Amino acid sequence: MLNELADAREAYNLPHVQQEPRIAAMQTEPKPIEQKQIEPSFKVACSNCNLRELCLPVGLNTDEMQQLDGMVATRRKVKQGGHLYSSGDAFTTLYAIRTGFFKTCVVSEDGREQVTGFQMAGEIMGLDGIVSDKHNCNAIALEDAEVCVMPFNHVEDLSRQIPVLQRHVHKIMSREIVRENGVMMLLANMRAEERLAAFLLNLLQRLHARGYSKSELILRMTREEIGSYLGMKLETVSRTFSKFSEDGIIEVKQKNIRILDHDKLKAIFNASTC
Amino acid sequence: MLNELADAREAYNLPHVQQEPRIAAMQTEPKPIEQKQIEPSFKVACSNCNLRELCLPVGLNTDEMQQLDGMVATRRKVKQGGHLYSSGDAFTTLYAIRTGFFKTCVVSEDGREQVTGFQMAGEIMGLDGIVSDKHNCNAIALEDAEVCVMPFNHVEDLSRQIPVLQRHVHKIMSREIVRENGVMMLLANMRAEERLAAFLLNLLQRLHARGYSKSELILRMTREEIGSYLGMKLETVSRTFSKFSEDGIIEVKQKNIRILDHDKLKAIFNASTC
DNA sequence: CCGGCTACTTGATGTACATCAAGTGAATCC
DNA sequence: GGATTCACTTGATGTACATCAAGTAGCCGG
Repeated sequence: MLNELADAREAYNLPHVQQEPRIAAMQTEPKPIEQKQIEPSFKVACSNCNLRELCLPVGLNTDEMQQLDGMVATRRKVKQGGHLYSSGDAFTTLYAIRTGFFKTCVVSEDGREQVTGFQMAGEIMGLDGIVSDKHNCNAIALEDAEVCVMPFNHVEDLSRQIPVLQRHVHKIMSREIVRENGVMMLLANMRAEERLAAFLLNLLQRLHARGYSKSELILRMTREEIGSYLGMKLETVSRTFSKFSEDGIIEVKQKNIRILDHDKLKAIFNASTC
Repeated sequence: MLNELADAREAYNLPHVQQEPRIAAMQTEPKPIEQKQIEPSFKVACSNCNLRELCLPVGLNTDEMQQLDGMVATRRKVKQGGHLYSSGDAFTTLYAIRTGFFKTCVVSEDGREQVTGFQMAGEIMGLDGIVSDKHNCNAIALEDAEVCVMPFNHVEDLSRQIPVLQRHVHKIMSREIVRENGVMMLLANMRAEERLAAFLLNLLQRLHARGYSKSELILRMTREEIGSYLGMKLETVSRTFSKFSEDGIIEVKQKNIRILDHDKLKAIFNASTC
């Protein structure tokens, strides 16, 4: 059930992406790379994009690929801390993350905030807005980011013409439903150590699918945001990191995490017995 | 954020369904009505279905409606306790519930079960299967039920021809994503009383949208299933019911619940303060 | 370089809920 | 119709995590 957490490749239905040092560097580099301005002459085009294996269906012919190039209306940059969209905003477009890292969170009437997910390059944001034509959560950049803006009408038009794209859109939404099922399991049934192990493994796998190391990662979010996502307090997150560190499973240096014993982490994630 | 829990009409984007005594009776009747066999001559047809306002988009012309009549390949009955589908089954079709009540649940490797939702008439099941072409959870009937079988290929074909249907399918999936966001908030942030209040209010609203009373309901699931869904143990569910009962908020007689003070229930749901 | 801030860590104490255990009451089955 | 079972209730006790509190470390602006 938590396959999604246990095998990113299957869950995300991705081909293995070859290691791309330029991208890989971004994760280990403390500062986000300064995004060079896109010259007006250089048209935004999915067919050229090195992330297309993450965003787009595989098996498109060149004709269809050309049609798809029109899907992205424009790109948009969001500064760290900035909102890509906010709860209540009119929904008109989906977004594909090109660079950067986001969180989505819902806020209850009485002000409690719940982080519902963390999103990285190649992932699609905004699906929550479809049902009521307005966004249902806040999407906030955790580092300087750039997204592809895909007007939803346009996505739907193209979906009607390209069945492979139609299926792809459905899969993306279904994947999100299945992911959230996994999170529900995590929140309802797991103890703190299992939750944090699951969280780390999930991040590692998704980063690995993007060409990053399997044994190292930089957390883009605070302990509090991790805690919100995992249903625990920031102190407990901190203590659990310390515990893992004492047990020689990981090495924690601020937001830099090095995985020393991947198997033990998996064992904790699977363990119901203490 | 928990608007979904607080206002079923908005969340489900439904027109008010007029009270239908025949259906309403089903909720208060302990035994499910014996389903009369459909004569071969009586073709399954969405256009005749009294639940179409729940399943289908509004604003279809008669032409489109006729096309849609082909969407449901057949109907299928499921006995109480029976599986509509199981985790791992090949995914080929979606299901629309005609009568009865279901739960969906995921099971982790170590056997822990997590109820991810309860579904009632007019709701669509099976969306979890799209992403990987196999089902990702178990769908189990909590009472004798009948569903409309809608081959997904067929749904996609029709979606390409009928934009209103396409949008509708997208909304249904988005609604599920938003619902699960609400459950995440509930599991991560709320205390037992708030959870149960939210659960009851949500059930009441969905039942109300189907013509049932706002002040009475029959729980189709056990305390344990409620507990699993809400991330608490059955004893805690039971105690919380007793507490509500002592406080004069509800009257509990087995699975029959009568709401005595709807406002107080809402207040508990909203309260962060104790 | 210093002062203040934010993010994090670590310890002491409290508590909501889980767990364990022993009922009760309605439904089912020979 | 009495025995069995299952779902539920209620009480006593335990515990994982929250809360409260007091630090420390890295970072930013001046």
